[in-house]
Amino acid sequence: MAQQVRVRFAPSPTGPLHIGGVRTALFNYLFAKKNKGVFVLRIEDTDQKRYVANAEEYIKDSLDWLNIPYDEGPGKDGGFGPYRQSERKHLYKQYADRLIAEGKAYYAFDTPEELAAQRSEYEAQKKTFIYNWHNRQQMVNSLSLSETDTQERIDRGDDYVVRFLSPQNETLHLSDIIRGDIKIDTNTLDDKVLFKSDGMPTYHLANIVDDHLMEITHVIRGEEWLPSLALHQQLYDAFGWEAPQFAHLSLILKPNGKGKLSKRDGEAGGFPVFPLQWNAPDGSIASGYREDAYLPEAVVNMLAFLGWNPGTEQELFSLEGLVSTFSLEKVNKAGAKFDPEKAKWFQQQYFQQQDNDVLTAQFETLLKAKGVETSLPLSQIVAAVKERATFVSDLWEQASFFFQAPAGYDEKASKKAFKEDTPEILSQVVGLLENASEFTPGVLSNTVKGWITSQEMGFGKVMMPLRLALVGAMKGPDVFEIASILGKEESLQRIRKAIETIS
RNA sequence: GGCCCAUUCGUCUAGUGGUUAGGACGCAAGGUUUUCAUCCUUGAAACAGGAGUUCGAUUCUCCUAUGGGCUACCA
Repeated sequence: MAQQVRVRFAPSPTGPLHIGGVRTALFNYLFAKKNKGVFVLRIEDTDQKRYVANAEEYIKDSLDWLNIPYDEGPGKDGGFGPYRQSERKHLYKQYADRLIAEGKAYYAFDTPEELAAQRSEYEAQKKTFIYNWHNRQQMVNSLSLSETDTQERIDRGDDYVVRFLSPQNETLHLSDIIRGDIKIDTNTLDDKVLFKSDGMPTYHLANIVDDHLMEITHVIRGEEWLPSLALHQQLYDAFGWEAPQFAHLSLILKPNGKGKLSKRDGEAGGFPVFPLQWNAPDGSIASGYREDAYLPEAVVNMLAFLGWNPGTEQELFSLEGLVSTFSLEKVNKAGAKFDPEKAKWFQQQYFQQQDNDVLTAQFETLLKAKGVETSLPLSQIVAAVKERATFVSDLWEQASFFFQAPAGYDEKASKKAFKEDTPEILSQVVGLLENASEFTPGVLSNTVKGWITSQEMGFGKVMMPLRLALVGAMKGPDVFEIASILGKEESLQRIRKAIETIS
């Protein structure tokens, strides 16, 4: 029996989760569920300087809205908690100490200022500053200092960090589910800081310790972590722990231009890059898919297809469908440019699948917000207009004429539709409608069309003015359906108004 | 600069040592709708370049180019 699959999504609460992060969470979720495993949410808040108050709540709300719930996480202990690194603070130091005791890490006393100075000095000479075998003896650390000197500095309370002692002249063989084998020359590696002078671990240490303690079997994370894989693998080896399997997801790129997708791209392109609206502490507001009225299913489907596909021609998948079809092997290696148009297409597909009753209720809310009072049959209106809409808000644009009689007539269309004999024709139509046996689309259509045929008149001479009279423009559902919904009284009134206007 | 990763229509992608290189978005044309949208049909549109391996490379290898990521006591 194989070990149970456990994956984690480990964001740091430094701001709103953007759709790249959401996709990472989604892929973790899909992989976990596909393998009947556990999806863990871990909050990586080791950097106190960058902590943002509402960010954790935002992350939870986002996952909640998208319907990708975590099995374990803050507030949902599965026996591996706590799930915030700040609450696990006490755990990490012993592991750093262990590495030092075993000679696999060392104390370093260089101040940030000294390091910065060295860096800029190297840079001025167009050389690369790396803190490792080639210069660690020239730096201030427990390797270059005597044992007593080191102890003295620690005893008197000097700030220090713990650095990993990266080996010289070794070739590391790393493996990634998506990318295959990667070889790294350890001579190019830094002696990374594992433990900071503020008493907190860095991401690298906390990450490895927590993944081990939480028995994570697969680490699915963004490509930005690929360069750290060498360090992480070495850390597992140093502790004598079995490393999880890794899968690094390519990044989501700007729709056009260079670089990864950012908040600015959304603002410039008029599309959200966040699942939920984000009200930043500085008062600025970034739009979200939820507030822009996207359906969560559409967002999930769209995100899943950014860098992954099932290898078939099917594109529409429910969450359950994604779970059963998903595999990491089918994840693409290359970064994917985000396409807001395709996102809209997914939304349209799911919008059309929405239940009419649900849409009617939302439409009613929308009307109330606009202060529209009406006795018209809303569900009929929604049904008539739905296929022209992608968002609930489109419903209003498509159906507003039901509630507001045309104040004028589209100029271009009226030039084409309104002729000298139009008032006379419309008057005849009024007569027909008044005497119609029933005010239903079928009856009205038969009545009027039959009359047109009997008069040997062009259809356009009647239908176009009639539509303009009722709608005000050349758009919308079938004219007789509109008339039927509007009712006899209102329909006749609108036609008479048109006769009056053009006479 | 150094290290790492990537490269099929404009975009997301399928695909194989021999294919008319397939689909989707978007775009264009036609049809349906006597309107518009939907819908249907059709079309234009791609293997980054150069070597090599091979009877044959889009597919395998190398180089170049381009793009991306990392290069913090951030994650």
